[in-house]
Amino acid sequence: MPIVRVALPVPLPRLFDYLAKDATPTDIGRCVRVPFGHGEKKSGLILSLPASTSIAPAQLKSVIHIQRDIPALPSDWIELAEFTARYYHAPLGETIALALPPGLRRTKTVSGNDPDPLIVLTEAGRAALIGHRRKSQALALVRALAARDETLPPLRRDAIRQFTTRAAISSAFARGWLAIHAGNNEYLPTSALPELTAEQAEALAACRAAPAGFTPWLLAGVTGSGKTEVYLRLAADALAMSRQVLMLVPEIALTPQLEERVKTRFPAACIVSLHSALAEGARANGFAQALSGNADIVLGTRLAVFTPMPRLGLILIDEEHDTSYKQQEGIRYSARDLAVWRARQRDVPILLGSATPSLESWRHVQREHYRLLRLSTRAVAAALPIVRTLDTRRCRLDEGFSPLLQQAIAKRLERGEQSLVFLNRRGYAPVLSCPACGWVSQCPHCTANRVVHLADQRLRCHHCGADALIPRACPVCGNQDIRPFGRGTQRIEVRLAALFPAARVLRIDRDAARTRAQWKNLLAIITAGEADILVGTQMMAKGHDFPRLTLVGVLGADASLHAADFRAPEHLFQQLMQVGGRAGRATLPGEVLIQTEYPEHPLYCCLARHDFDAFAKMELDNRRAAGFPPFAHQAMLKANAPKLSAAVDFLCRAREIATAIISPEIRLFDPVPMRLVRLAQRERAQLLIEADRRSVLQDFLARWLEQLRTVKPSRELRWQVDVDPLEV
DNA sequence: AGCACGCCGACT
DNA sequence: GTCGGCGTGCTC
Repeated sequence: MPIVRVALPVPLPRLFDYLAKDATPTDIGRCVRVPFGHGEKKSGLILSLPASTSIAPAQLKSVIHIQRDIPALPSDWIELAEFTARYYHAPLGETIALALPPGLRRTKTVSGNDPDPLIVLTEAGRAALIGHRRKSQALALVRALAARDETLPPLRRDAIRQFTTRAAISSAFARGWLAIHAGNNEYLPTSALPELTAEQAEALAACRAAPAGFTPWLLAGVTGSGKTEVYLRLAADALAMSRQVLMLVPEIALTPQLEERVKTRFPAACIVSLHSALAEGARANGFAQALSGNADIVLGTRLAVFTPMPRLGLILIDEEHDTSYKQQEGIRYSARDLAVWRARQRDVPILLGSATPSLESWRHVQREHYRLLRLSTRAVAAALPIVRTLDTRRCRLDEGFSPLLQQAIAKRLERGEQSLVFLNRRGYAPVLSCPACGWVSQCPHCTANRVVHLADQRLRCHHCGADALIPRACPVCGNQDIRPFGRGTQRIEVRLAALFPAARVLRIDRDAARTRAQWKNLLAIITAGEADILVGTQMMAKGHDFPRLTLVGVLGADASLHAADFRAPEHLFQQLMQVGGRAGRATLPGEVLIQTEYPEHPLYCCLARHDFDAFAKMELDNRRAAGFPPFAHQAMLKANAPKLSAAVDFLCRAREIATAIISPEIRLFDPVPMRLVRLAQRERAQLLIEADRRSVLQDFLARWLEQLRTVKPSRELRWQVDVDPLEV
């Protein structure tokens, strides 16, 4: 009787063997339903058919059902899951549960057929591409389409050509014969593509000239330089060769424009969009479409990195520096890093794009692991915005506004242009406090203050969501004169409305754009020119073009200038560059004014010169001197419990175990309470581990965590490991 | 993670 | 006399 080895969604670092009377090796990669424990049933994935098992025969149970309606997950997909589990030190069963959409076993699909891909072009200027069909089928199809479209010249068999090399496809493109798409019966005439800038053309030429196979590219392109157009051209190349494209974006909900653009460019392609907000069925369906080879383009957030793609030909990572590619709970994977691994595994090119690359990626360029492509001029605007600092030490601020910033806004109002005031703090004020007794609006569950939300009269903790009505008087001493301190977007909005009574002020933050519908509505108002002054958090910074926006005023940037996190300057630079890029697209010149007490700070100086290279060099020098990533590799052991002492005790115990197996190349730090010690009624501490070489760190972690899993801490304690943590 | 088994306090 | 607390141990 065959035995199947199954990965199950349990937090145990092992697999489970079952009997399966009709199982064959073709069932490897298939979903399976099995009995588990005391009368429970679970769904898992078959990973192998071992010849024998060490489990006693009496203990072996039989599978309930092998799901054969869906194609099996291919071996490269299983390898990706195995790598993820190994690298992030998570149980394989849990990793597979993370990578598989929850509703998959209820999905049915037609199984994928994959005869040789075929590319067909008709007469010059008129072209069709039909993938996955035999030549005779393709001919019949093109004829049928031609009959429907009178503008198409009559077809002869010899008018149809098959292209098999990349060079031939490229030349067909260059001559304007648009090869359209692989996968369904659509036919479209050639449509006009936007003209490329010299730099775009150069970048594309470099990619196309590279030998096929794995090449990681870093596309460093200033905001508005047309990175997306490069993505789309490369995607078209891949589609023309009947290959699938995986495109990752930080947050799909924030970028409906991109999704539209991809759909418009490839109207006949099967485009699947995948993100966590999707209903279970839709997500499973998209996954199955990709798995069967039916989907041509998978556009998704970090979870989409696990989409099986049998014809994968290209991976695109937009805004590769964005931290939302790193999962921040459970299995803390980086979709960007996994995507690079996957590109190598599948031997396909990968393009990482950003105006402000992560220093990790930038370092890869320096070490010639990645190849650099640059777009330094804007495709859609005359020039980069002028960036200046406003010295707030020398002026009196009105609710945070310097006179110069007020004047600049007034000038835009006169000219009928839009201004954006950027402040990365939502709410009315970060704290409510009683001047008489010193009471502050502390969160009962967290080491944080509850934020005043005046618009809906609530005090809200931004960490745990704790929410209460704003008290009329101090809850401790009864003083009625309690006051909000500090400023958030709501307060700025109120002040702007008072300063500029004739202006239409619009606030854009997570509170104002809670749903996708609200967000789209706000975008529509801005685009229609029905707002004069925008107040926004980093939501505003993400890729949107507002043609009449010519001024960006930045408030409160200094706060992250001296933050404890060594990545704070990098993130500040990225954020300011991104939000500054909102100013002056189209034909109107843009201006960025940064209010600061450190107008000479090198970060701002680099920003004013639009000099990412100089900033990166400076920051990498700092990192090298301090021994921080990317010059060291880190992992963080995190523990939380109701009492901090329990978390620290566990980490101390873990540290003792570590010292017994440590190698001299490993640097083991002391357990420390986290900066936000208490979160949602749990107190947290962490222990940092560092090594110069990744493999050394990985080997150590494997040995250490194996032992750590055998210690039984108190029931209330939770722990986890974060490989390549973003926050230290 | 679930879920059962298993021994000690206040209740119909 | 039982319902139920969560400690411990197991899951092919």
